[in-house]
Order: sequence, then C-alpha cells, then structure tokens
Amino acid sequence: MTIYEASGEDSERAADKLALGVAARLSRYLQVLTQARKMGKETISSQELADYTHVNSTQIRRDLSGFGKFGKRGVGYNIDSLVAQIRKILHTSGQQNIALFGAGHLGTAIATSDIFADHGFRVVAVFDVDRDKVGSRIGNLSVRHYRELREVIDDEEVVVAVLAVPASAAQTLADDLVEAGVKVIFNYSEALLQVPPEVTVHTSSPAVDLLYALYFYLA
Amino acid sequence: MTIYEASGEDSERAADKLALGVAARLSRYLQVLTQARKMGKETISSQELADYTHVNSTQIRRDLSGFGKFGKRGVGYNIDSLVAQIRKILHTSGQQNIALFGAGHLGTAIATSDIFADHGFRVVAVFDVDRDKVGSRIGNLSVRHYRELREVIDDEEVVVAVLAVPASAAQTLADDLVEAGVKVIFNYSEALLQVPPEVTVHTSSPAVDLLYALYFYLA
DNA sequence: TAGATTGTTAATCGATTAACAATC
DNA sequence: TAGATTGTTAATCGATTAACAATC
Repeated sequence: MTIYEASGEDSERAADKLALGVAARLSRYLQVLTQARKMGKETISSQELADYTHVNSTQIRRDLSGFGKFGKRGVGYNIDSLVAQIRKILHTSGQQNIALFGAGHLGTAIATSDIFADHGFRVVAVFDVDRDKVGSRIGNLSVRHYRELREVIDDEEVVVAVLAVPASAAQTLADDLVEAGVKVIFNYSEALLQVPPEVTVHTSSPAVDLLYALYFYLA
Repeated sequence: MTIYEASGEDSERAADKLALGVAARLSRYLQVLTQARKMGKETISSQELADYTHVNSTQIRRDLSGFGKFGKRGVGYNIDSLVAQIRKILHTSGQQNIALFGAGHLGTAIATSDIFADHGFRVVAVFDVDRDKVGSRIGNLSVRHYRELREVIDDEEVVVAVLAVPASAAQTLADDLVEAGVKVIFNYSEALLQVPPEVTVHTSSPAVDLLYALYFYLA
C-alpha cells in the first residue's frame, strides 16, 4: 500500500497515519461533497469531483479505493455515504470546539459564517481585549474578555484556536494558548508564530494562493 | 532539469511553465520572506524558511538553486534580493489590480488588511448590491454599485476578482465576471462555481485546512 | 581559522497518468 | 443490452531526503 508512511521528522508518532498528500486531498473532497450535498446532489462521479478540486479523477478513485469500495460502477459515489466514510478516515466524525480570538470584521465574518460549522467545528467562544466589544453579541455568542481564556479552554475542551487578531498581538496570544493546552492554532494574522513542536500552526495566506493562481495566468 | 513540465491538461499552453509544486512553494516562501522583512530580518537560512513553511530545507535550496545561486554559504539568503528574484520567477513583480465583491464583514476585513497589498495586489474597487452600503467608505475606497462592474473592470484592467458574497449570489456574479473578462476568481463563498476552462477559480476553504491540520493531531 | 550554510548528487518513495477490464 | 463509471494495473515523473563537498 502506498497510503501509509513513517515520514522523517514525525516518525516518533504512530505509523498509523495517512501520507500528507492523501490527508490533504481527502479534506478537499470533503469540502466539495459537503457543498454538493447542500445543492441537493445525491451522487457524484470522480470526474465531477476532479473538476471542482483540480485533482485528477484517477487519483481520486485511487485515494478512495485504498479504504474500501465506496463507489458504484456506472453511477458514481453516494455523497452522504462518502462524506461519512472520509470523516471516519480523517477521525473527524465528532464535533470539535473552536475558540475564536478577535471580534473585528474578520472575527465576526468567521463567527457568523457556517464555513466551519458545516464540517463539525463549533465556535464556542469569541474573545477580544477591547472593552467596547466585550459583552456585545456576535451571532448567538457573547464576546468575552481575554482574561477568561484559560477557563473556557479547560471547560470546553478547546483544542483549536482561530486567531483573527492584529499581527502585533499574535505571538503573545499564541504563547498563552500553548500554555493553556491548545494543540492547533489557525493563524489569520500575518505574524510568523513560534510554537513548540507538539503544536501545529497553520497560517492562512490568501495572497499566497492568489500569487499561485495568478502565475498560471501570467505564465 | 526537473523544473519545467508540459503537464497533461494544460499542454496547450507554452511549455515555459513551472511545475505546479514549485510555483506553490515559491509563493509560500514569498509570504514568509515578506513577513520576515517586516519584522526587520535581513537574511534568512533555508532552515528558518523550512521551520515556517513546513517544507524541507533541502527542497527549498533545490527549488531556488534551479534559478540561480541566490544564497551565501555560511550566511543564508538576503531577504530583499530573494523576494525580488522569486517575484521575477513568478512574473509577479508588477502590480495587479483586484476588484472586491461584497462589502460585508469579510469584504471589509479584506479591503482594510494589507495581506494583499504586501504582495503587489491593489484593491481598486469594492462592489455591493445593498443600497445602504453603496456610497459608504471602506478604507480609502467608496463602495460602488454592482452595475458599474463592467466599466471598472475595463478601465482598471482588473484580472482578479475576489468574491466575499453569499453563496446564493456567487454563480451569477461569476458569470458576469467571466463575461467582463476577469481571468482569476478568488472565491470566499462556499458555492461551487462553474466557469469556462480559461478562467481559474480558487475557492478558499479554511475548514479544509483545519480538517487537515487537525488530522495530524487526532491520528 | 572554525563554524555555518549553501549548492548538488544520488537514491528512494509517492504522485500522476493512461488504459482497460469489471460491473452497475 | 448499451453506456457510464469504478477499481486497479503498470509505467513514468516529480518530490523528498540524507549526505557532503564547496565556500562564505
């Protein structure tokens, strides 16, 4: 099987882990499947998935067939059942609690969108340091003061923090989050964050994606 | 050289094109370099770049050395000069004009951030259909009515459109943009967009990135 | 000089693709 | 049955990595 790897730096972890590429692609399939389902589709072919994800259709069938025979020849894949299967593979069938930091425009956009909710992520708290914002409501949440961070993270078993704060505040916040036991930091600020190796930082970078997309137009 | 490819579906284009992976990685290096420069750093080693991008340091040196000898042994890479080199390679030394659609929280966050500006993208217009928003100011731009789309895109030579609109409005908007000659659509809505093959759609998907990041914590 | 880091080679592994039999 | 699409094979190519001489 080409599906598992014991990759270099991470080989201290269990070998029962997908190759990086497979995990990334499965996540993308999930996004398209979730949206296709919202649009009322019930089945989807590997070719349709390929059109939306820019992943080759053979590769998609290959990725999926490594875990079982999920499709029906001549028909395609049942969307509901494929979503359930991929969630199982990615261990994301359950719900994950998210804490959101920053109640500005970006934080508000994130909290009121269902982009995370659709995938089993629930925003359980929004924090800010601005006295004018603390106490105000965003969606069905009340903005809390930053000093309650520790308490909320423990009580709600928050593993993921989303940072929608100014770059100047990001590193201090990240330090506090690490100390509070957060394992995944999703960084929307521009700051380059330093964290211990057991914590994962993902820095969202729309401009990078855009540079990349534009390259193929300009070249 | 392993740098160029004439990939399957795209082989109708000039062969003078980077491999997909190289272009994606160069874009990421650019993000880190830009931010490192903001923080006052003047040089950076391939190892430091590796720490921030999660790309292996050997691969970074390999990617760069394919285009020239940009580094200094025992020292690292000069950030300013590396930024200039990579921009040249990606053909993004010039400035690109962006039109932004949607003046809600997300649109406002994008327009007032310098996440695009740092990479040579300039938001030249913000559009909305809401009468209450049209005419109001976001940063130093005045929100324009959607009906002016065509005019602005022609006058400002807009090639990139950023969609921060509800999913229900996205496809109609995309159709209009394609007709107006836009070549790259950066989609922040959840809609799956259908466009002709000469237009590139990039759908931003924070939840996908998060699922992926979380997998390596949960596995 | 001594330490650090690049540029490059060689070897391995995963990704990609075309093609097609199986089968719904 | 006929058409469509999966599951799988085989072949190729790019990504990844360790290692190290070159050199700042």
